[in-house]
Amino acid sequence: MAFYVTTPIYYVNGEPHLGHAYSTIAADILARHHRQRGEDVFFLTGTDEFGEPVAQQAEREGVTPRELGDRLAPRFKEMAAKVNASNDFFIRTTDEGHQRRVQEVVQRVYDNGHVYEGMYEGWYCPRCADFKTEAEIEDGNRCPIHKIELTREKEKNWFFRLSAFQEELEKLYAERPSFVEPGFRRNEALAFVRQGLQDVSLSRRRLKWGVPVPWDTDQVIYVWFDALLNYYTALSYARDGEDLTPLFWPAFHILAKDILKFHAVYWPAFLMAAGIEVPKGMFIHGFLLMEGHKMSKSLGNVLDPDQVIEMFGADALRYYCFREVSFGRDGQISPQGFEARYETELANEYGNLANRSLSMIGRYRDGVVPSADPEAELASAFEGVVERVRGLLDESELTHALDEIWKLVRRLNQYVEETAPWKLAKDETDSERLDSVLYGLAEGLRVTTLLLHAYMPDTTGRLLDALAEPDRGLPEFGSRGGGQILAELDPLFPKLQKAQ
RNA sequence: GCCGGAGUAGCUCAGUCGGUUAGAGCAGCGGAAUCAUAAUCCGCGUGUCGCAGGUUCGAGUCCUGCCUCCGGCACCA
Repeated sequence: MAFYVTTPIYYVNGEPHLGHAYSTIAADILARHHRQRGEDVFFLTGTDEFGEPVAQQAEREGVTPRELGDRLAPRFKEMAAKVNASNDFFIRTTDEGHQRRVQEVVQRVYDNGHVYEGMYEGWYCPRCADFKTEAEIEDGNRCPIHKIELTREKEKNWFFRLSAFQEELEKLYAERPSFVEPGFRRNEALAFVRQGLQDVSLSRRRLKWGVPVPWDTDQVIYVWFDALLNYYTALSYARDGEDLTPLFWPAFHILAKDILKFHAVYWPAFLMAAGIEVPKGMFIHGFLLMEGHKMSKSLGNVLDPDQVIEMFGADALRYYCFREVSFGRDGQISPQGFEARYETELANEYGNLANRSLSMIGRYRDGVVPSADPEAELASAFEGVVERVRGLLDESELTHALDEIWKLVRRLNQYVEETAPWKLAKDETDSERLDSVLYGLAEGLRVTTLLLHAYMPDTTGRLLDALAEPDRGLPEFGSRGGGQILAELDPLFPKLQKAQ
């Protein structure tokens, strides 16, 4: 089995923020989970560097677009590393390998007769060197950036015959209901297609910052087509001298709702036109909202992932994002909420569960997990849980899967109270029961922790080491006997000093 | 305007094919315990299930109308 998951490629007209990290973490959790299943996984992220907005941002900063990309791409690369993303490659659309492959695919679409020359007419800003949409034009027919008056211009463009794919797209949605998830996003895409599709321009003549159209080098490919193709092109050159496409294509995409249309409509149509298999599917997530607003620089409500990671660690951030907000929907986040979940759930419930379990095995059994059978009462709480989590993650239900796992954490704390090992330890006749209880705790903790491993790779790794569990695959409750010698473990989620 | 979704406990939400006293987490109040990062566990809810009708033996769950909010509606990263 192979699993290929992608994040959107991030646009280099600004610094990375939590919104980018969110998509990356989501894809990473899926990638790690599929590796736990023993599958061949390829996980891609990267940067989108062509197009008008980058050219403009570069102009504002007095640098070339290339220089802007060279400065910002490493920032996004660092961000991926900081959130502990296990991506197998980092693509930049300025890569030679990408550009070459884009030209090949676009040429194929052209050869297949899905491209024609047309006239694009619209409001043009000479400073931007591009056309403006009706929505962006400011009062007085002015450019929103340069504030100068726009002129009505025409330009010869190459157009992609998107309209020809309406029927095929409808068929795709009908035959593969999970192609776009969650379902309400699929409905949006479907409604959009049913209204009728208009051809879209595939190239820009006046803009120079892009991949040249192979049969007409006076023009560059419209940034969206070059950008989407990253998912396909990366496989062809990510490994020197090896084409991974046959192994990993088609991809599964993670993206936010603002780019649904491009991914759910343009993208599969374009692939069909090129004669390439459409993606396996895609999951569209919502926005993380701070104080009710989308995070944006202009609103000044950006939650800086660097800061959060420095204080709480990457795992805590990874956990919080998918615990607090139901994945797929918009949701509120806040520093207060973050601290509350860190303290009550990570430190008190989970961290302390690990601590007390290890401590009791240390105290009552010299740090060796007893060889015993778990009590049925505890075992039943774990019945079928791995399958449920797998099933939920197959549907990218990151939050629901985490809910399911967290019930185990709570069940284990309950179990400790119910069985009160400290009482059992006082009476020699309860020795056998105590073995059973302590074994159950160690085993339950192991299973729970392996399930959490995709979400919080670092801390769970530390705990698994302490549990003397070398394996990182998906577990089964009761599959491991006792006898392991436990190691010392520092608190997984130390409480912060209360700030004054 | 058109299409779609949502309106359930103070807050965030779950309620599958209509069926027993409508649930969870958080917050709040009370209690137990001491293995543990003073961490945990137990108990406590008089909710017009947006409003008004209707179908049904029976509706949060289906139908109609209305109110409120949100999203999508073509080239916007």
